[in-house]
Amino acid sequence: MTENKHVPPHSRSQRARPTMDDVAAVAGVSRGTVSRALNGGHNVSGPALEAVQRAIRKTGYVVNQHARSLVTQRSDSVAFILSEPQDRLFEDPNFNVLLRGCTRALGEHDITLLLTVAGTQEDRKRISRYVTAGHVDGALLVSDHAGSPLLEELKGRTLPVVTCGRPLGHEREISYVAADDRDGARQMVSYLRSRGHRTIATITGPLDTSGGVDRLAGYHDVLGEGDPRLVVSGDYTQASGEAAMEQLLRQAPDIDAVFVCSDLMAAGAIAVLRRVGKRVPDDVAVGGFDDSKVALASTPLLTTIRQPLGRISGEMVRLLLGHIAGEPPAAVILPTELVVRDSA
Amino acid sequence: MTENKHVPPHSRSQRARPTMDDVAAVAGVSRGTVSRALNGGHNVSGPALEAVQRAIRKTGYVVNQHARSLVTQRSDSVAFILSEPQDRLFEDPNFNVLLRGCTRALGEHDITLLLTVAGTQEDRKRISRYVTAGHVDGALLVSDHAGSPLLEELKGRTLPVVTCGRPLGHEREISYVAADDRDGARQMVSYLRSRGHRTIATITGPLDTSGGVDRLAGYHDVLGEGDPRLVVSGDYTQASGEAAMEQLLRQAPDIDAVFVCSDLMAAGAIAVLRRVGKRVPDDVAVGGFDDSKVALASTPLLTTIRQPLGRISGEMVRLLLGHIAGEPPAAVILPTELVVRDSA
DNA sequence: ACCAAGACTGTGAGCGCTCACATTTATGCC
DNA sequence: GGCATAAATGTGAGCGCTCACAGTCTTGGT
Repeated sequence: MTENKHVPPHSRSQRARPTMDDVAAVAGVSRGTVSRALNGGHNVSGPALEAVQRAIRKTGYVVNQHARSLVTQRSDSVAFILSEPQDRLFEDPNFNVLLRGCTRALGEHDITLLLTVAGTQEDRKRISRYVTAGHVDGALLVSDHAGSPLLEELKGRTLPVVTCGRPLGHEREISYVAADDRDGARQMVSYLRSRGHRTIATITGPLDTSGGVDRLAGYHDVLGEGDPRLVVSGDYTQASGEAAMEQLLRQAPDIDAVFVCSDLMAAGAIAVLRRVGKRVPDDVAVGGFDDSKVALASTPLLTTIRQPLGRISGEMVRLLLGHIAGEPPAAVILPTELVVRDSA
Repeated sequence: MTENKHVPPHSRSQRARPTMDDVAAVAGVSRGTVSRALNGGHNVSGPALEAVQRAIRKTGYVVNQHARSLVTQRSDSVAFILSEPQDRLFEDPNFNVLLRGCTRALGEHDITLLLTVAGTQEDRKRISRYVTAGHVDGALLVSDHAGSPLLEELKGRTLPVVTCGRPLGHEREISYVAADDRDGARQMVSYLRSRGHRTIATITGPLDTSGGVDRLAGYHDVLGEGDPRLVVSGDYTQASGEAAMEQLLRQAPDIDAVFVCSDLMAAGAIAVLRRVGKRVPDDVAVGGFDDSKVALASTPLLTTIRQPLGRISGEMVRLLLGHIAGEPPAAVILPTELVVRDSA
């Protein structure tokens, strides 16, 4: 007859990982003491703590996060969800800065940041499932367009979420931190006008994002309704900036200034202006937005609006952690600042 | 006297999430049936399945991944670990392509990819802890330098790992997929020589990566030991390509061709050559490596070696999944191909 | 010497799920 | 109609941890 009583109920391919009980046995203490030693070491005697640490080293023990999370209901990680085609991540330097800031701020609380790129519809579904299944304690949502199914989904699940930029249509329910886009736009357009420019065009961001609509609103705040031919939309990429500038030149050849809602698009616009023989800023002044590193890489140096990206990421993390701890949603608006350089 | 027997043992801040038992109760079936309905629906009758789905919708049930993972020992996610300063991720287009390929390949198996950037030493420690704690089923390790503590750590933990590029010093123990760097280098250098160039220099990658040493080895395969002043190292960035080219020009002004081990560095080298008034390819021919999008953005169009990045990511995923399923480590070397354009 | 207060330790229950097995019910075949 | 077989269901154990609680062992004040 075959001996089968010792077959493990769930056979594993690898040799079994040591558990807390193994450590406890080696250390000659109980499971509870090992657990306490692992979690701050309060109420554990010196010798016991040492024995446990030795045993951990000897057995090569690593905590099983799933077991821990099952009882604590925490995973000590949050998702950084980029709801954009992946290329944007690599083209737009803002994401880079934001990501770095969030990683660092989270790191101070010993929380791991998981970057997920939700480019396709299918990705979005998988990620939504992933984060709502308890894998993460919260989510940082970046660059989400109005009407995105992702936000709807997350909102219904009581998962703490903080967005970067105003979540159009959900300002009341979910936390966000944003730069004061509208005021920044006002500053730039006022500056342009104060320098004597009369025909000021604008290349906006996508109008289903807060950055898009708010900066355009700031433009109109200063200039009134104005000529609709002076307003063209882009999607923040350099290529779209070029296309928009070309269209602007076709529609209104007499413009003497243009407020471009991202530095990257501004770089595209400047390239087009140079191509058609217009001097910047002499013939056409160009103002950007972001103060990213492309503002310093452009010739002439870009006059732009500084977004405090470092503070934004810090506030996003603070808000998210607060939210996870049970605080109600909140919004933070951070001031923007005009940086005058050579392009305007 | 106070009534306290019904206080939940672990009080939660949110209202409790529904569990499978709740769903089972609503659907009028048992927990087991709900579980089966969730996992493929085998051996579940039509009416039962429908009842379960209705109950799930009604209760808003979402599976608790930690509980599931605790028993299955699987998390259905893998980490994509970039062991580089974060900027590299944004500068080097190869990462972009690789990441997209892996995401897609993994997606076909319904596995989520988690991107982690291990820029600092501290990040590395946290990530190492994270992945070994069972959060992920395996790891894709990209651009890891020889002697990296991360690889050592992961290797000791029996976590399935696949690296991109030969893991110097660990070729036997851990899986990897790499392009045939050495042969690619041979192809390029042979081509350069066949076109009549006599003084062929090279700008290598970091010599603690397989790409660095193997491409240099290919160079020597064709040219023999050669003049050490014709060899300068970079770190794959454009800036390092410029610096290396300048040094080369100083050390050996008579070079008539240079094999640059990445397209990005080649772009830097071309910029320097143009700056000093040398024509490409007439005065100095330039060969790149990667066939990334910068090869097509450069003027003149870059003659380069194509790495099959799409296949590389596909093979990495295949190997990793095999590894997770219990297969032994394996290595895959993919052929490279000379792409002749205008720069050489 | 005695007892209260504190420090430390061990124990059992239970987090929410899956899986093997036992059990019930439906189906096919002679 | 009876029986083997398969399909569908329910049940209990257990994944590896944390947490509350109940003990045990020190102390020190009187």
